Amino acid sequence: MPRTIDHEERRQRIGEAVWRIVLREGVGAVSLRTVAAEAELVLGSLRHSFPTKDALLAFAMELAHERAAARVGRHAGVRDPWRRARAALHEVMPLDDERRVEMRVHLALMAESPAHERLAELAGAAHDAIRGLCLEALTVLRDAGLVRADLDLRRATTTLHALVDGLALHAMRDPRQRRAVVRALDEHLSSLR
Amino acid sequence: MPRTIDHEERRQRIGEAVWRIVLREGVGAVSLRTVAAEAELVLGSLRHSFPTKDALLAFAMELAHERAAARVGRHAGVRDPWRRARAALHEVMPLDDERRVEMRVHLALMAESPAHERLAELAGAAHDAIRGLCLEALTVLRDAGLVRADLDLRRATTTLHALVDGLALHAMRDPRQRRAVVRALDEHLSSLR
DNA sequence: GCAAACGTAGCACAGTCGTGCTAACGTCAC
DNA sequence: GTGACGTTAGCACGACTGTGCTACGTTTGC
Repeated sequence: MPRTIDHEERRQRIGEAVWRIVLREGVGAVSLRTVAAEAELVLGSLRHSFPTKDALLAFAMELAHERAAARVGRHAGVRDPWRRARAALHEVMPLDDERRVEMRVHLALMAESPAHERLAELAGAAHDAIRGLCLEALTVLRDAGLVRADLDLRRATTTLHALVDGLALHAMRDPRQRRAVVRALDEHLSSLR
Repeated sequence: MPRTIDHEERRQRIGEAVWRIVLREGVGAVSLRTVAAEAELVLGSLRHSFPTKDALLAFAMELAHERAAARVGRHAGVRDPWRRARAALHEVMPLDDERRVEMRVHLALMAESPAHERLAELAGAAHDAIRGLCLEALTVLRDAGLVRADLDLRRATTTLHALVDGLALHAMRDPRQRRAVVRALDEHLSSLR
């Protein structure tokens, strides 16, 4: 066998190279060659991990979702319902640069989804996951008596989900809005008492 | 002089051709040649109206914003404050196919803005315009006594703006959500009484 | 009729793209 | 050592890109 290479680690490094290009120059600048250069790889090596561009783009989006999902999962053990709900929702909003990159990549690749069916699937799955997160947060809060017991969970989820996505959009656009975004979310959750 | 051509009308026709391509195949498929074909023009003619690709993309985004702004302006005369606020906000949400295209184009070109400074400017202006719309709606409602007089307008605007953008995102993704989106907005505005 | 002006058509160039393909390299099992 | 094979390197092709540029038609004012 040849020199032992950690494929998964390399794939992630390549995925992050895609992110950086998307962030810095837009999706239009993503090509196998520019990504290879960004990851300090030769075209041949890159294509060993990702034979086609479609596979590369899909993985870059998947990676962003996985990272976010992993962060959300890390708060599963938090006891206090209020803190748990807040922490989970904060993880899908671009409150630091890491999350900001994920958000931009998600949006940029979503815009390309008409051309790449897999991207549309992934974007849909992410949408559903975030909606699920909102529903779960509201359920937890209701069971803990922290929001009105007669709250229509379905409708409240629709609103919370839209608010989270909208606030995320604004925090992505302007990092200075981060504190205002957190406050707006807190106010909304409080208003459901 | 040669045959008389309505330039503005032609530019708009070309802009709409860009929209259709963005919608159908993503921004990545937008090139001077594909746009010319979509607008049933020859490359040379297209380039008479838009010499460079940057100019073309910027105009396509501008056109979407202008159309939306024009629709919003059409409700300026509505007397009933509640109806006027609702109508204005509805115009920036993709509640029909026309508005849906505008929204997709806006998002797709926003994703390209790292590469094209002008697109970032336009996206920023649109963002501010929608925020202004939200603030105005809330002001009108407050002056009419339809929302709490002690409402913190700044904060309420942040929340309303995020909600509108988030709901817009969801209506764009899935047109079946349109009614739920309208209802969620109504519920939110009602909750400010 | 003539010339000027405007619009259309399209060639040409240098560059980049995705991808098929082959050749060399490095490391392990035996 | 020797063979096997995962990995790296990179050439080559046809297609497509944005843009500079020229030539041609067509219509108008005189």
